[in-house]
Amino acid sequence: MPELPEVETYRRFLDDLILHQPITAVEVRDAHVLTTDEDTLRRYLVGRHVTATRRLGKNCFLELDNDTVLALHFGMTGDVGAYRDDPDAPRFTRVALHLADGMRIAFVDPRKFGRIRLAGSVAEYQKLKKIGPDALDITWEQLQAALSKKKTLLKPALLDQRITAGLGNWIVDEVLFQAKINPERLCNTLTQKEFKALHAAIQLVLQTAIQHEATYRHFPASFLIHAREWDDSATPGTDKHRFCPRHPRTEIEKKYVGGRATYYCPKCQPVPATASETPDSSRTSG
DNA sequence: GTCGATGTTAGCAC
DNA sequence: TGTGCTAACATCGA
Repeated sequence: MPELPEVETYRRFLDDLILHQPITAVEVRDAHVLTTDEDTLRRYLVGRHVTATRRLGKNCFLELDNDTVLALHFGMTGDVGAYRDDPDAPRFTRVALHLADGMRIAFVDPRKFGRIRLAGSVAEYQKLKKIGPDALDITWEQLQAALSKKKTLLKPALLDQRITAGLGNWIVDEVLFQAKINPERLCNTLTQKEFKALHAAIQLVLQTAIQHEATYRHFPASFLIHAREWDDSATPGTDKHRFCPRHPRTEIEKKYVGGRATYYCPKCQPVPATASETPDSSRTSG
């Protein structure tokens, strides 16, 4: 589930457990998630300790006391855990850091799309991976500057970590719903007012998600997230979650935009009128 | 057995 | 160079 709010939650979890604890061992259960080879990792980590944790977009960093950082990317299914005894290691633990106080920090990732690597600094990693400004830090002017010259569909552009970092598939849908903008709008057709609404929606969605530690079912009823199939907050046996929070009789639609499953309200987020579109003025009369 | 999945990146066609 | 689409990664769970 790791988008920005989840990764921020992971970072806080790690911050509570790992700071200033000497690392006594690096346990690699599946080297597939390593981008830095196992021996190098051990050489730089064992005997060191973490001085600070940081986050940029969906990446989490552990800053070490030897001018290096351990960069964690959680892929689609990455998570963190803590345990003390081997049998208690979470299922799908791929790598574990053993700490001097006996705690073990697990990098958990069933699908193994996550990656762990060593870097010189957060800035170096950011440059290497071409990561843009964090979605919580970007200003509306920056957002407008980055998007207004692009001719692409809006949703894929917002998922592009080079434009702004941290937005993932469900968050973009939520942001566009809150901003009342159709995911298939072209970036260069947005008005200044819409860029401001987009920016405000990014702040709202991310702050709300972090506040609830990314637990979807606790999100406000005004959020689109409850329409996603994997949401289980709707009362069993009801179809409540299928409808728009603002239009109780309008069903949320699902389609693929840029190859990604996309949920939106056809009423709140109307498709922009274009020359090719069939004129239809009777729809609003109901 | 089939299908889809929260992310990222390479490859290809235009 | 910019854009869009698809597949691939590895695996789980519905």
